[in-house]
Amino acid sequence: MAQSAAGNGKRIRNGGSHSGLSPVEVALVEYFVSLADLVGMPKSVGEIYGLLFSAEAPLAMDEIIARLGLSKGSASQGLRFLRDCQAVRTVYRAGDRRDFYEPELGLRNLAAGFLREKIGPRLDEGARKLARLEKIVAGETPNLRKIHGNRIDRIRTWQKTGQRIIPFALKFLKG
Amino acid sequence: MAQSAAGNGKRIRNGGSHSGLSPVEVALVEYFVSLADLVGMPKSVGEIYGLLFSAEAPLAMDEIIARLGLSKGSASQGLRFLRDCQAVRTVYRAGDRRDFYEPELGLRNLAAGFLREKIGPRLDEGARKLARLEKIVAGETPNLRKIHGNRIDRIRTWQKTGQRIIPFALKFLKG
DNA sequence: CATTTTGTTCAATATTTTTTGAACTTTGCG
DNA sequence: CGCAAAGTTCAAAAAATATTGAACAAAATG
Repeated sequence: MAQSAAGNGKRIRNGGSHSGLSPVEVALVEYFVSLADLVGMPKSVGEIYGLLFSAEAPLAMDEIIARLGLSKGSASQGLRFLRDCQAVRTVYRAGDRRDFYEPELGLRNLAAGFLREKIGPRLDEGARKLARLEKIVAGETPNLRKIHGNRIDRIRTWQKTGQRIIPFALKFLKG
Repeated sequence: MAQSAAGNGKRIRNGGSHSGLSPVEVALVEYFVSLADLVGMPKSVGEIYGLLFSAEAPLAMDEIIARLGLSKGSASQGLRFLRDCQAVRTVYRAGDRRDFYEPELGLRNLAAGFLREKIGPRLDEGARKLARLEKIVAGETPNLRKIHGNRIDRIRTWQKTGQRIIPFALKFLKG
């Protein structure tokens, strides 16, 4: 059992919620917690990514649990989500059964994963709702159809603009 | 009291949650509710905007309350938020004390208001957190400083890219 | 200026979302 | 295989968020 934990500097050991983390780690975790909140993800996901981001070496789930003081369940689910988004990668370590995690640092990859996992499905759902809407309007009297058709065209224009903007933004992040 | 309500077509009058709305109105409200959810706003805000979007004529708050079946409080707060974002405008009607509301339909204006009200403040907060972080790192030993400085530079790069992308995206929405 | 209509505020309540932890599954090892 | 370590799942509890409605304030009306 030679897992020792990536030893960076002095740790704080008070009773606070981030005991065992250095001041920089605390500040980084906080930063990513507020970022997670901004994009509508649970705090625990921000905490995990923040810890991995500040760590010198990849961490295993039990280390993450110990250092952040969260439950196995949250850690497992949070890591799964981050893996799904490719915001973290697993790293294999000889002679250790555990999976070790390291963060993806490329903004483009982070954004792409997030868009794919979180935004994409919602956009698809929106497209389905719009299709349903169009069907309802098509079944109306000519008079109503004209009025409602106008508004629906507006949404369709929005949808198209949105679809064009995404690959564009990603390309922007490339360089 | 000649407010009569913008009379578009047949209404459904069942006991459902959107009684008093036509099928198209229901579908549009649903569309905007899911959009509201996507961007992290309360359902009621999506309902209100959706109703105004589907309405032929501007609506007053009491009409919104009656047709969506929500409380005065929600309606008042929701309309305030939409007004702050300039997602709705008030329209004056001679001989009527109430404010009437109509929706902003331009995607660019909608996005700009949302960014200003919802995203901007968060980004500012992020910038403050980053500054605090840099101060902490500056006070560390040279050894630690080197390690942490690296990661912080990475965030700073992200921040800069993000700042460049926003006006760019808005310009994209212009056309 | 008293009254009524319109709109706001905010503490209490309801709803939704997140977290927990114990039971369960899977995997590697001798 | 049998055991132990690693990781997942999900129902229940906790925390966060949104909604309600009654009390309040502002503004027009007569």
